[in-house]
Amino acid sequence: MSRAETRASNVAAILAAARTEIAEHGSGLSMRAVAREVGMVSSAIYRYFPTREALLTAMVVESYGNLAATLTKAAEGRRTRATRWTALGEALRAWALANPHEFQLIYGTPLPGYVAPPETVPAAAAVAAPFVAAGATQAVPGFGAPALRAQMDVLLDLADDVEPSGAAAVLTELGALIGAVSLELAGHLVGTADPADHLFAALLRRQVSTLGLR
Amino acid sequence: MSRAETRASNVAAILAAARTEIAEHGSGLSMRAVAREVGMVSSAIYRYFPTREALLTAMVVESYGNLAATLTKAAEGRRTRATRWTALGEALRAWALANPHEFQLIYGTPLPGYVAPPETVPAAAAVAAPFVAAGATQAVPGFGAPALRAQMDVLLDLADDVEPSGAAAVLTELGALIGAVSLELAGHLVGTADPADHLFAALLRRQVSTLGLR
DNA sequence: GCGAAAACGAGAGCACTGCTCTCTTATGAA
DNA sequence: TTCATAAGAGAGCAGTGCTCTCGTTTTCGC
Repeated sequence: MSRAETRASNVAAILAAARTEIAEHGSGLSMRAVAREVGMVSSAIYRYFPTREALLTAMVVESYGNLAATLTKAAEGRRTRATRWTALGEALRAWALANPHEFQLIYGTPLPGYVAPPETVPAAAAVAAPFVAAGATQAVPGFGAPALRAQMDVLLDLADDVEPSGAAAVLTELGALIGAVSLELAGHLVGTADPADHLFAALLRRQVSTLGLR
Repeated sequence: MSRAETRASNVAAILAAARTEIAEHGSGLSMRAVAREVGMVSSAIYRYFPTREALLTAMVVESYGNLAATLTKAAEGRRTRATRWTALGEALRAWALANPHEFQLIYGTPLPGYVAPPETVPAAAAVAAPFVAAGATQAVPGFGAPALRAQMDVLLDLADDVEPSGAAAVLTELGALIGAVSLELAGHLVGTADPADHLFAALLRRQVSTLGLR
């Protein structure tokens, strides 16, 4: 194996090990544990990721990609915007329940002192894009304030036929989905809407109606 | 000072120190740093809180209380349910922006291996209560599925005249608020709806309409 | 093909962490 | 006054992120 090849495979091995680590022990990822799992001495890891934060950033980008791919696949073949939106919402929840730590990595508490590096921005946009495409084509009453419309400029390129007020509404509905999933994952719904299937289904119906996807 | 008094004041001092610690360095709270701040040796802290997790739990309960008090005060004197709901939503966001780390402590990523101890449940209910009282008196179409209504039993005692489907809707709207604030705090809205004042105002208008508070 | 340069792995070490244990002193009830 | 208990201090253990140094290996310019 050439130098570049071994490097690439080592990077992949480290990321894979970090993934299984985080799946077991949550976001308290230990560089030394990762090193042990790939059979390296701890200092060797730093040849590939200069800092723990760099490793986490790489994982964040990877997770955004996984989620975006899952969403895109879920939306395929749905004819109406309503069914597409519903499929996207269900896929988001299913992915989060299947990969809770990755979801938390993306949408959970930012690590102390962590500021999202630029490379995560397009990855995050890829997640938002299918929702915007499915839900932001209609104007949504109440979201048409000029100052708000103006802020939606960046989102207009994410899909065709994006209506600014619709984009703003989609943003809040995306927040609603992420909020609902976060509450469920954190156990805040235990004692009430747990399991949250019915609640989530009702939420999606409400969103379809709010966004005018009927 | 009697023994019990010094103990109480020490507990308070530790909690206060932990608060300023968390406000500066985020949720990566260090027991030793807290000890330094209160002028104790690190091992002495463990006379008051047997574990880091116990300290964090106490802070969670305290933060729930602070938030609940803020919300209750914000709702006072609002005549209509619509203005009360709006005031509650704005107060929630304002509190979160003013105390981001405390908000994350409550609604952010659960710490690895952390399971919410029973004493946090009533504290969490105190936060939900004013929202339920303001928003869950009307039936909300789409949230009336029998299985969902049945899950809302516990919420019926939080206020008078609670309609189960309304309670379910309030739960999702509370999730929407928390989701929106979380996105804002985590910087996910940078580049689009940042600052999020307009988006949040539109969200609250939509919620008032969805919940039938007009 | 050879020598310099870069990349790499290993190990020791630093300052920090949560937590435990032991020792000494202060307190309050009997 | 006696004596169990609570409290504080300090040392210590195993773990952490990260740095530095030291050989070894691979790559690249000449």
